Amino acid sequence: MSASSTNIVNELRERGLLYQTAGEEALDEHLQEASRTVYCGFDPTADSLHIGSLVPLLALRRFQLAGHKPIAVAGGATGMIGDPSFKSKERQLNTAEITQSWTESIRQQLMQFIDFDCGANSAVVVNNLDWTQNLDVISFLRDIGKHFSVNAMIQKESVKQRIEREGEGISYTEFTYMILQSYDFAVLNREHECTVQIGGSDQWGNITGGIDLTRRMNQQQVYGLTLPLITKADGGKFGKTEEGTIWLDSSRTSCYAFYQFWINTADADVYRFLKYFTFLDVSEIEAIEEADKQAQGRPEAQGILAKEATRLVHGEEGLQAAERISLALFSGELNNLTESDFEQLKLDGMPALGISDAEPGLVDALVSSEVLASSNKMAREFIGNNAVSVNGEKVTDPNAELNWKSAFYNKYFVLKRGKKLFCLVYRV
RNA sequence: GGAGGGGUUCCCGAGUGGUCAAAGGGAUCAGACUGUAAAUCUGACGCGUAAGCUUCGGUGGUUCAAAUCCACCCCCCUCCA
Repeated sequence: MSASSTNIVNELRERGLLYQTAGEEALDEHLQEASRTVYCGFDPTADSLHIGSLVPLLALRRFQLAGHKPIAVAGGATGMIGDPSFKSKERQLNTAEITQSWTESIRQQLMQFIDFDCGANSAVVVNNLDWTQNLDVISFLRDIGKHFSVNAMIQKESVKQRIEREGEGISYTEFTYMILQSYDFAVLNREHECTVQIGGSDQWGNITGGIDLTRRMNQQQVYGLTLPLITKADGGKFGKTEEGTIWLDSSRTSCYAFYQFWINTADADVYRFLKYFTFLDVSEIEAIEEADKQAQGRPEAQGILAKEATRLVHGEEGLQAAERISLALFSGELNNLTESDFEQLKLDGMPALGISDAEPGLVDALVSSEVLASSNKMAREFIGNNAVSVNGEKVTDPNAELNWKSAFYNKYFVLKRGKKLFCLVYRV
Protein backbone atom coordinates (compact mmCIF):
# COMPACT_ATOMS: atom_id res chain seq x y z
CA MET A 1 0.00 0.00 0.00
CA SER A 2 1.34 3.29 -1.07
CA ALA A 3 -0.29 5.98 1.00
CA SER A 4 -0.13 4.12 4.25
CA SER A 5 3.25 5.49 5.09
CA THR A 6 1.13 8.05 6.89
CA ASN A 7 0.89 7.03 10.48
CA ILE A 8 -2.80 7.42 11.10
CA VAL A 9 -2.58 6.92 14.84
CA ASN A 10 -0.03 9.66 15.11
CA GLU A 11 -2.08 11.92 12.95
CA LEU A 12 -5.16 11.43 15.07
CA ARG A 13 -3.14 12.01 18.20
CA GLU A 14 -1.71 15.21 16.78
CA ARG A 15 -5.17 16.46 16.05
CA GLY A 16 -6.41 15.64 19.50
CA LEU A 17 -8.69 13.04 17.99
CA LEU A 18 -7.39 10.04 19.86
CA TYR A 19 -9.22 9.40 23.07
CA GLN A 20 -8.82 5.73 23.92
CA THR A 21 -7.23 2.82 22.13
CA ALA A 22 -7.65 -0.88 22.60
CA GLY A 23 -4.45 -2.62 21.81
CA GLU A 24 -1.98 0.18 22.49
CA GLU A 25 1.20 -0.26 20.44
CA ALA A 26 -0.19 -3.35 18.84
CA LEU A 27 -2.84 -1.21 17.17
CA ASP A 28 -0.26 1.23 15.94
CA GLU A 29 1.83 -1.57 14.49
CA HIS A 30 -1.20 -3.27 13.05
CA LEU A 31 -2.14 -0.16 11.13
CA GLN A 32 1.36 0.48 9.87
CA GLU A 33 1.99 -3.03 8.66
CA ALA A 34 -0.64 -3.13 5.98
CA SER A 35 -3.83 -1.62 4.66
CA ARG A 36 -6.52 -2.57 7.14
CA THR A 37 -10.28 -2.45 7.14
CA VAL A 38 -11.82 -0.04 9.60
CA TYR A 39 -15.45 0.37 10.52
CA CYS A 40 -17.70 2.83 12.25
CA GLY A 41 -21.43 2.55 12.82
CA PHE A 42 -24.08 5.24 12.50
CA ASP A 43 -27.49 4.61 13.96
CA PRO A 44 -30.56 6.20 12.43
CA THR A 45 -31.89 8.35 15.27
CA ALA A 46 -33.27 10.85 12.75
CA ASP A 47 -33.52 11.17 8.99
CA SER A 48 -30.21 12.98 8.87
CA LEU A 49 -26.86 12.88 10.58
CA HIS A 50 -25.83 15.96 12.52
CA ILE A 51 -22.47 17.54 13.05
CA GLY A 52 -21.80 15.29 16.01
CA SER A 53 -21.41 12.43 13.56
CA LEU A 54 -18.99 14.43 11.53
CA VAL A 55 -16.02 13.58 13.71
CA PRO A 56 -16.17 9.80 13.27
CA LEU A 57 -17.23 10.23 9.66
CA LEU A 58 -14.23 12.38 8.86
CA ALA A 59 -12.08 9.99 10.85
CA LEU A 60 -13.13 7.20 8.49
CA ARG A 61 -12.04 9.42 5.66
CA ARG A 62 -8.74 10.09 7.38
CA PHE A 63 -8.16 6.36 7.62
CA GLN A 64 -8.95 6.02 3.96
CA LEU A 65 -6.54 8.77 3.04
CA ALA A 66 -3.93 6.91 5.05
CA GLY A 67 -4.46 3.88 2.88
CA HIS A 68 -7.01 1.89 4.85
CA LYS A 69 -10.39 0.62 3.77
CA PRO A 70 -13.39 2.18 5.50
CA ILE A 71 -16.71 0.50 6.14
CA ALA A 72 -19.57 2.71 7.21
CA VAL A 73 -22.34 0.77 8.86
CA ALA A 74 -25.85 2.13 8.72
CA GLY A 75 -27.50 0.85 11.86
CA GLY A 76 -30.75 -0.49 10.48
CA ALA A 77 -30.80 -3.12 13.20
CA THR A 78 -29.16 -1.32 16.11
CA GLY A 79 -31.37 1.66 15.36
CA MET A 80 -34.38 -0.53 16.07
CA ILE A 81 -33.08 -1.19 19.59
CA GLY A 82 -31.54 2.07 20.75
CA ASP A 83 -28.11 2.54 22.24
CA PRO A 84 -28.32 3.14 26.00
CA SER A 85 -24.71 4.29 26.28
CA PHE A 86 -24.56 7.31 28.57
CA LYS A 87 -28.19 8.08 27.85
CA SER A 88 -29.97 9.11 31.00
CA LYS A 89 -33.33 7.73 29.96
CA GLU A 90 -34.87 4.79 28.20
CA ARG A 91 -35.81 5.85 24.72
CA GLN A 92 -38.97 5.55 22.76
CA LEU A 93 -38.82 2.93 20.03
CA ASN A 94 -39.56 4.00 16.49
CA THR A 95 -41.57 1.90 14.11
CA ALA A 96 -39.79 -0.36 11.67
CA GLU A 97 -40.96 1.79 8.75
CA ILE A 98 -39.53 4.95 10.22
CA THR A 99 -36.26 3.33 11.14
CA GLN A 100 -35.97 1.88 7.70
CA SER A 101 -36.54 5.15 5.94
CA TRP A 102 -34.11 6.92 8.24
CA THR A 103 -31.53 4.23 7.66
CA GLU A 104 -31.81 4.80 3.93
CA SER A 105 -31.36 8.56 4.31
CA ILE A 106 -28.34 8.09 6.47
CA ARG A 107 -26.85 5.60 4.09
CA GLN A 108 -27.03 8.23 1.38
CA GLN A 109 -25.29 10.77 3.57
CA LEU A 110 -22.53 8.40 4.57
CA MET A 111 -21.68 7.80 0.95
CA GLN A 112 -20.88 11.44 0.48
CA PHE A 113 -17.87 11.45 2.74
CA ILE A 114 -15.84 8.47 1.73
CA ASP A 115 -14.45 7.43 -1.61
CA PHE A 116 -15.99 4.44 -3.32
CA ASP A 117 -13.72 4.45 -6.27
CA CYS A 118 -10.11 4.46 -5.26
CA GLY A 119 -8.96 0.95 -5.90
CA ALA A 120 -8.24 -1.55 -3.20
CA ASN A 121 -9.25 0.62 -0.31
CA SER A 122 -12.54 1.82 -1.76
CA ALA A 123 -15.18 2.31 0.87
CA VAL A 124 -18.13 0.09 1.60
CA VAL A 125 -21.46 0.95 3.16
CA VAL A 126 -23.49 -1.83 4.73
CA ASN A 127 -26.60 -2.16 6.83
CA ASN A 128 -26.39 -4.31 9.95
CA LEU A 129 -30.00 -5.34 9.49
CA ASP A 130 -28.75 -7.56 6.67
CA TRP A 131 -27.15 -10.00 9.07
CA THR A 132 -29.45 -9.66 12.04
CA GLN A 133 -32.97 -9.71 10.70
CA ASN A 134 -32.99 -13.44 10.16
CA LEU A 135 -31.21 -14.31 13.33
CA ASP A 136 -33.48 -16.47 15.46
CA VAL A 137 -33.69 -16.11 19.19
CA ILE A 138 -32.32 -19.51 20.10
CA SER A 139 -29.26 -19.08 17.91
CA PHE A 140 -28.77 -15.61 19.19
CA LEU A 141 -28.84 -16.76 22.78
CA ARG A 142 -26.77 -19.89 22.26
CA ASP A 143 -24.17 -18.69 19.77
CA ILE A 144 -23.76 -15.08 20.73
CA GLY A 145 -25.33 -14.41 24.11
CA LYS A 146 -23.36 -17.21 25.72
CA HIS A 147 -20.16 -15.24 25.20
CA PHE A 148 -21.38 -12.34 27.30
CA SER A 149 -21.29 -12.13 31.04
CA VAL A 150 -24.04 -10.05 32.54
CA ASN A 151 -21.75 -9.40 35.46
CA ALA A 152 -19.32 -7.72 33.08
CA MET A 153 -22.03 -5.93 31.16
CA ILE A 154 -23.50 -4.21 34.17
CA GLN A 155 -20.04 -3.02 35.12
CA LYS A 156 -19.75 -0.95 31.94
CA GLU A 157 -19.57 2.71 32.66
CA SER A 158 -21.92 3.44 29.79
CA VAL A 159 -24.91 1.83 31.47
CA LYS A 160 -23.90 2.31 35.07
CA GLN A 161 -25.95 5.40 35.70
CA ARG A 162 -28.98 3.71 34.23
CA ILE A 163 -28.55 0.84 36.59
CA GLU A 164 -27.54 2.73 39.68
CA ARG A 165 -29.31 6.02 39.41
CA GLU A 166 -32.43 6.40 41.42
CA GLY A 167 -35.40 7.19 39.24
CA GLU A 168 -34.11 5.57 36.06
CA GLY A 169 -33.83 2.10 34.71
CA ILE A 170 -32.91 0.18 31.61
CA SER A 171 -35.00 -2.26 29.63
CA TYR A 172 -33.72 -5.62 28.57
CA THR A 173 -34.01 -4.39 24.99
CA GLU A 174 -31.56 -1.56 25.42
CA PHE A 175 -29.34 -3.63 27.64
CA THR A 176 -28.93 -6.05 24.74
CA TYR A 177 -27.80 -3.31 22.40
CA MET A 178 -24.18 -3.92 23.21
CA ILE A 179 -24.45 -7.53 22.14
CA LEU A 180 -25.89 -6.56 18.78
CA GLN A 181 -23.18 -4.06 18.08
CA SER A 182 -20.53 -6.51 19.20
CA TYR A 183 -21.93 -9.01 16.78
CA ASP A 184 -21.56 -6.45 13.98
CA PHE A 185 -17.84 -6.36 14.59
CA ALA A 186 -17.58 -10.13 14.58
CA VAL A 187 -19.52 -10.36 11.31
CA LEU A 188 -17.55 -7.60 9.63
CA ASN A 189 -14.38 -9.30 10.76
CA ARG A 190 -15.50 -12.58 9.27
CA GLU A 191 -16.96 -11.19 6.05
CA HIS A 192 -14.71 -8.23 5.35
CA GLU A 193 -11.59 -8.92 7.38
CA CYS A 194 -12.37 -5.81 9.35
CA THR A 195 -9.97 -5.46 12.26
CA VAL A 196 -10.52 -2.00 13.64
CA GLN A 197 -13.61 -0.28 14.96
CA ILE A 198 -13.73 3.42 15.67
CA GLY A 199 -16.40 5.50 17.35
CA GLY A 200 -17.16 8.30 19.75
CA SER A 201 -15.91 7.99 23.30
CA ASP A 202 -19.37 6.88 24.37
CA GLN A 203 -18.85 3.79 22.22
CA TRP A 204 -15.93 2.41 24.21
CA GLY A 205 -18.02 -0.19 25.99
CA ASN A 206 -19.60 -1.38 22.77
CA ILE A 207 -16.28 -1.49 20.97
CA THR A 208 -14.50 -3.52 23.62
CA GLY A 209 -17.52 -5.80 23.67
CA GLY A 210 -17.03 -6.39 19.96
CA ILE A 211 -13.34 -7.05 20.38
CA ASP A 212 -14.06 -9.70 22.99
CA LEU A 213 -16.77 -11.33 20.95
CA THR A 214 -14.65 -11.42 17.80
CA ARG A 215 -11.87 -13.09 19.71
CA ARG A 216 -14.24 -15.70 21.05
CA MET A 217 -16.21 -16.35 17.89
CA ASN A 218 -13.52 -15.92 15.25
CA GLN A 219 -10.35 -16.38 17.26
CA GLN A 220 -9.17 -13.10 15.79
CA GLN A 221 -7.41 -10.25 17.55
CA VAL A 222 -9.07 -7.01 16.54
CA TYR A 223 -8.67 -3.44 17.69
CA GLY A 224 -10.58 -0.32 18.51
CA LEU A 225 -10.16 3.31 19.22
CA THR A 226 -12.41 6.12 20.28
CA LEU A 227 -12.56 9.75 19.35
CA PRO A 228 -13.13 12.41 21.97
CA LEU A 229 -16.44 13.97 22.73
CA ILE A 230 -16.37 17.46 21.26
CA THR A 231 -16.62 19.99 24.02
CA LYS A 232 -16.90 23.73 24.06
CA ALA A 233 -14.74 25.90 26.27
CA ASP A 234 -17.83 27.47 27.82
CA GLY A 235 -19.19 24.09 28.81
CA GLY A 236 -22.18 24.23 26.48
CA LYS A 237 -23.24 21.35 24.29
CA PHE A 238 -21.48 21.28 20.98
CA GLY A 239 -23.64 21.30 17.89
CA LYS A 240 -26.74 22.94 19.25
CA THR A 241 -28.05 26.42 18.85
CA GLU A 242 -31.27 28.00 19.99
CA GLU A 243 -32.71 26.97 16.63
CA GLY A 244 -31.74 23.41 17.42
CA THR A 245 -29.37 20.80 16.14
CA ILE A 246 -27.05 21.50 13.25
CA TRP A 247 -27.85 18.84 10.67
CA LEU A 248 -25.87 17.76 7.67
CA ASP A 249 -28.97 17.73 5.48
CA SER A 250 -29.36 21.14 3.87
CA SER A 251 -33.13 20.89 3.94
CA ARG A 252 -32.93 20.81 7.74
CA THR A 253 -30.03 23.20 8.25
CA SER A 254 -29.41 25.46 5.29
CA CYS A 255 -25.90 25.90 3.93
CA TYR A 256 -26.07 29.45 5.18
CA ALA A 257 -27.06 28.43 8.71
CA PHE A 258 -24.40 25.74 8.66
CA TYR A 259 -21.76 28.25 7.60
CA GLN A 260 -22.92 30.71 10.24
CA PHE A 261 -22.70 28.06 12.91
CA TRP A 262 -18.98 27.73 12.32
CA ILE A 263 -18.44 31.47 11.94
CA ASN A 264 -19.76 31.83 15.46
CA THR A 265 -17.26 29.45 16.98
CA ALA A 266 -15.64 30.88 20.09
CA ASP A 267 -11.97 31.85 19.92
CA ALA A 268 -11.25 29.38 22.67
CA ASP A 269 -12.50 26.52 20.48
CA VAL A 270 -11.72 27.45 16.95
CA TYR A 271 -8.18 26.10 16.55
CA ARG A 272 -9.17 22.83 18.10
CA PHE A 273 -12.16 22.62 15.79
CA LEU A 274 -9.96 23.27 12.77
CA LYS A 275 -8.07 20.14 13.71
CA TYR A 276 -11.22 18.15 14.23
CA PHE A 277 -13.32 19.25 11.29
CA THR A 278 -10.95 20.04 8.44
CA PHE A 279 -8.24 18.26 6.54
CA LEU A 280 -5.82 21.15 6.85
CA ASP A 281 -2.39 20.12 8.12
CA VAL A 282 -1.75 20.66 11.76
CA SER A 283 1.18 22.86 10.80
CA GLU A 284 -1.11 25.06 8.71
CA ILE A 285 -3.54 25.38 11.57
CA GLU A 286 -0.76 26.38 13.90
CA ALA A 287 0.32 29.01 11.42
CA ILE A 288 -3.21 30.41 11.35
CA GLU A 289 -3.27 30.57 15.11
CA GLU A 290 0.05 32.32 15.20
CA ALA A 291 -1.05 34.87 12.62
CA ASP A 292 -4.28 35.57 14.50
CA LYS A 293 -2.32 36.14 17.66
CA GLN A 294 -0.17 38.74 15.95
CA ALA A 295 -3.07 40.51 14.32
CA GLN A 296 -5.44 42.89 16.01
CA GLY A 297 -9.19 42.39 16.10
CA ARG A 298 -11.14 39.59 14.61
CA PRO A 299 -9.30 36.29 14.01
CA GLU A 300 -9.24 34.65 10.60
CA ALA A 301 -9.75 31.16 11.98
CA GLN A 302 -13.54 31.16 12.15
CA GLY A 303 -13.80 32.13 8.51
CA ILE A 304 -11.42 29.40 7.46
CA LEU A 305 -13.22 26.83 9.57
CA ALA A 306 -16.60 27.83 8.17
CA LYS A 307 -15.28 27.69 4.64
CA GLU A 308 -13.65 24.30 4.99
CA ALA A 309 -16.45 22.65 6.91
CA THR A 310 -19.18 24.00 4.65
CA ARG A 311 -17.35 22.90 1.54
CA LEU A 312 -16.85 19.46 3.03
CA VAL A 313 -20.53 18.98 3.76
CA HIS A 314 -22.30 21.06 1.12
CA GLY A 315 -19.75 21.25 -1.66
CA GLU A 316 -18.36 24.25 -3.48
CA GLU A 317 -21.80 25.41 -4.56
CA GLY A 318 -23.25 25.30 -1.08
CA LEU A 319 -20.28 27.24 0.20
CA GLN A 320 -20.69 29.91 -2.47
CA ALA A 321 -24.33 30.36 -1.54
CA ALA A 322 -23.55 30.62 2.14
CA GLU A 323 -20.81 33.16 1.52
CA ARG A 324 -23.00 35.23 -0.78
CA ILE A 325 -25.70 35.54 1.84
CA SER A 326 -23.27 36.19 4.66
CA LEU A 327 -21.46 38.89 2.76
CA ALA A 328 -24.67 40.63 1.73
CA LEU A 329 -26.10 40.64 5.23
CA PHE A 330 -23.10 41.39 7.34
CA SER A 331 -21.27 43.85 5.16
CA GLY A 332 -24.06 46.36 5.78
CA GLU A 333 -24.02 47.18 2.06
CA LEU A 334 -27.56 46.23 1.28
CA ASN A 335 -27.81 49.18 -1.09
CA ASN A 336 -25.32 47.61 -3.42
CA LEU A 337 -27.45 44.58 -4.08
CA THR A 338 -29.07 44.32 -7.47
CA GLU A 339 -32.52 42.94 -8.03
CA SER A 340 -31.09 39.66 -9.23
CA ASP A 341 -28.88 39.53 -6.14
CA PHE A 342 -32.01 39.47 -4.04
CA GLU A 343 -33.46 36.70 -6.19
CA GLN A 344 -30.25 34.76 -5.74
CA LEU A 345 -30.33 35.14 -1.95
CA LYS A 346 -33.77 33.62 -1.99
CA LEU A 347 -32.55 30.72 -4.07
CA ASP A 348 -29.49 30.33 -1.89
CA GLY A 349 -31.68 29.46 1.04
CA MET A 350 -31.75 32.65 2.98
CA PRO A 351 -34.79 32.62 5.28
CA ALA A 352 -37.46 34.32 3.22
CA LEU A 353 -41.09 35.24 3.52
CA GLY A 354 -43.47 36.14 0.74
CA ILE A 355 -46.20 38.65 1.60
CA SER A 356 -49.11 39.73 -0.54
CA ASP A 357 -50.59 42.45 1.68
CA ALA A 358 -50.44 45.98 0.47
CA GLU A 359 -49.21 47.33 3.80
CA PRO A 360 -48.00 44.48 5.97
CA GLY A 361 -47.50 45.25 9.64
CA LEU A 362 -43.98 44.85 10.92
CA VAL A 363 -45.08 42.78 13.90
CA ASP A 364 -46.95 40.41 11.61
CA ALA A 365 -43.98 40.07 9.34
CA LEU A 366 -41.63 39.27 12.22
CA VAL A 367 -43.94 36.56 13.48
CA SER A 368 -44.68 35.15 10.04
CA SER A 369 -40.98 34.84 9.33
CA GLU A 370 -40.85 32.20 12.06
CA VAL A 371 -37.21 32.87 12.69
CA LEU A 372 -37.33 36.42 13.97
CA ALA A 373 -40.09 36.30 16.58
CA SER A 374 -42.23 33.55 18.00
CA SER A 375 -45.22 35.62 19.02
CA ASN A 376 -46.68 39.10 18.66
CA LYS A 377 -45.70 39.80 22.20
CA MET A 378 -42.09 38.89 21.52
CA ALA A 379 -42.09 40.88 18.30
CA ARG A 380 -43.30 43.99 20.11
CA GLU A 381 -40.77 43.47 22.81
CA PHE A 382 -37.93 43.20 20.31
CA ILE A 383 -39.06 46.35 18.58
CA GLY A 384 -39.27 48.10 21.93
CA ASN A 385 -35.78 46.89 22.77
CA ASN A 386 -34.39 48.56 19.70
CA ALA A 387 -33.49 45.17 18.30
CA VAL A 388 -35.25 45.29 14.96
CA SER A 389 -34.20 46.94 11.76
CA VAL A 390 -35.70 47.07 8.29
CA ASN A 391 -33.35 47.51 5.36
CA GLY A 392 -30.65 48.56 7.75
CA GLU A 393 -32.72 51.18 9.59
CA LYS A 394 -33.70 50.67 13.21
CA VAL A 395 -37.42 50.66 13.76
CA THR A 396 -38.79 51.44 17.20
CA ASP A 397 -42.50 51.88 16.53
CA PRO A 398 -44.38 48.67 17.25
CA ASN A 399 -47.16 49.77 14.91
CA ALA A 400 -44.84 50.34 11.97
CA GLU A 401 -45.90 49.02 8.61
CA LEU A 402 -43.84 47.92 5.69
CA ASN A 403 -44.47 50.24 2.82
CA TRP A 404 -43.52 48.65 -0.49
CA LYS A 405 -42.60 52.06 -1.87
CA SER A 406 -39.63 52.13 0.45
CA ALA A 407 -38.62 48.55 -0.31
CA PHE A 408 -35.61 47.72 -2.44
CA TYR A 409 -36.92 47.60 -6.01
CA ASN A 410 -40.38 48.05 -4.48
CA LYS A 411 -40.21 44.41 -3.64
CA TYR A 412 -37.66 43.42 -1.01
CA PHE A 413 -37.18 44.12 2.66
CA VAL A 414 -34.39 42.76 4.76
CA LEU A 415 -35.63 42.33 8.31
CA LYS A 416 -33.10 41.95 11.07
CA ARG A 417 -33.60 41.05 14.69
CA GLY A 418 -30.71 41.20 17.07
CA LYS A 419 -27.27 41.08 15.60
CA LYS A 420 -27.39 38.12 13.34
CA LEU A 421 -30.87 36.96 12.51
CA PHE A 422 -32.23 37.98 9.15
CA CYS A 423 -35.23 37.35 6.99
CA LEU A 424 -35.83 38.46 3.43
CA VAL A 425 -39.38 39.68 2.90
CA TYR A 426 -40.55 39.88 -0.69
CA ARG A 427 -43.76 40.96 -2.33
CA VAL A 428 -45.86 38.26 -3.92
C1' G B 1 -49.48 -9.79 41.37
C1' G B 2 -48.40 -6.89 46.33
C1' A B 3 -46.37 -2.47 49.01
C1' G B 4 -44.35 2.29 48.61
C1' G B 5 -42.44 6.74 45.84
C1' G B 6 -43.01 9.89 41.61
C1' G B 7 -44.85 12.55 36.74
C1' U B 8 -44.86 20.93 37.54
C1' U B 9 -43.81 25.91 32.49
C1' C B 10 -36.98 24.35 27.52
C1' C B 11 -34.00 21.58 31.68
C1' C B 12 -33.24 20.97 37.02
C1' G B 13 -36.40 21.95 40.94
C1' A B 14 -39.97 24.57 44.84
C1' G B 15 -45.04 24.63 45.54
C1' U B 16 -49.94 20.35 49.06
C1' G B 17 -57.31 24.58 48.49
C1' G B 18 -57.39 31.06 47.36
C1' U B 19 -52.14 36.06 48.07
C1' C B 20 -49.86 30.94 41.65
C1' A B 21 -48.69 32.12 35.18
C1' A B 22 -46.69 29.26 39.53
C1' A B 23 -40.08 30.43 44.10
C1' G B 24 -34.95 29.50 42.88
C1' G B 25 -31.11 27.95 39.54
C1' G B 26 -29.55 26.78 34.58
C1' A B 27 -30.27 27.44 29.45
C1' U B 28 -31.99 30.93 25.91
C1' C B 29 -33.07 35.86 23.81
C1' A B 30 -32.49 41.37 23.56
C1' G B 31 -29.72 46.01 24.87
C1' A B 32 -24.90 48.36 26.25
C1' C B 33 -19.57 47.13 25.32
C1' U B 34 -17.23 44.43 21.01
C1' G B 35 -14.79 41.26 16.45
C1' U B 36 -21.58 38.36 13.68
C1' A B 37 -16.17 36.85 19.99
C1' A B 38 -15.35 36.23 25.51
C1' A B 39 -16.23 38.54 30.20
C1' U B 40 -19.45 42.01 32.57
C1' C B 41 -23.86 44.95 33.55
C1' U B 42 -29.26 45.69 32.40
C1' G B 43 -33.80 43.68 30.79
C1' A B 44 -37.07 39.72 28.90
C1' C B 45 -38.41 34.78 29.22
C1' G B 46 -47.02 30.77 28.42
C1' C B 47 -50.48 33.69 24.91
C1' G B 48 -52.85 38.51 24.35
C1' U B 49 -51.87 46.07 22.96
C1' A B 50 -55.19 45.34 27.03
C1' A B 51 -59.39 43.46 29.69
C1' G B 52 -58.34 38.72 29.95
C1' C B 53 -57.27 33.66 28.28
C1' U B 54 -54.82 28.78 28.36
C1' U B 55 -51.01 25.73 31.52
C1' C B 56 -48.77 21.86 36.37
C1' G B 57 -49.20 13.09 33.01
C1' G B 58 -54.80 11.96 31.11
C1' U B 59 -60.14 11.92 31.99
C1' G B 60 -64.02 12.91 35.11
C1' G B 61 -65.62 14.79 40.07
C1' U B 62 -65.87 17.76 44.94
C1' U B 63 -65.67 23.17 45.87
C1' C B 64 -67.54 29.99 45.37
C1' A B 65 -62.28 28.57 44.24
C1' A B 66 -57.70 23.04 42.60
C1' A B 67 -50.96 22.32 40.38
C1' U B 68 -52.79 21.40 45.32
C1' C B 69 -58.70 17.22 47.56
C1' C B 70 -61.43 12.54 45.43
C1' A B 71 -62.09 8.51 41.51
C1' C B 72 -60.41 5.98 37.46
C1' C B 73 -56.61 5.55 33.70
C1' C B 74 -51.49 6.01 31.50
C1' C B 75 -46.16 6.21 32.28
C1' C B 76 -41.61 5.87 35.46
C1' C B 77 -38.80 4.28 39.88
C1' U B 78 -37.78 1.22 44.48
C1' C B 79 -38.68 -3.06 47.37
C1' C B 80 -41.36 -7.79 47.86
C1' A B 81 -43.53 -12.16 45.32
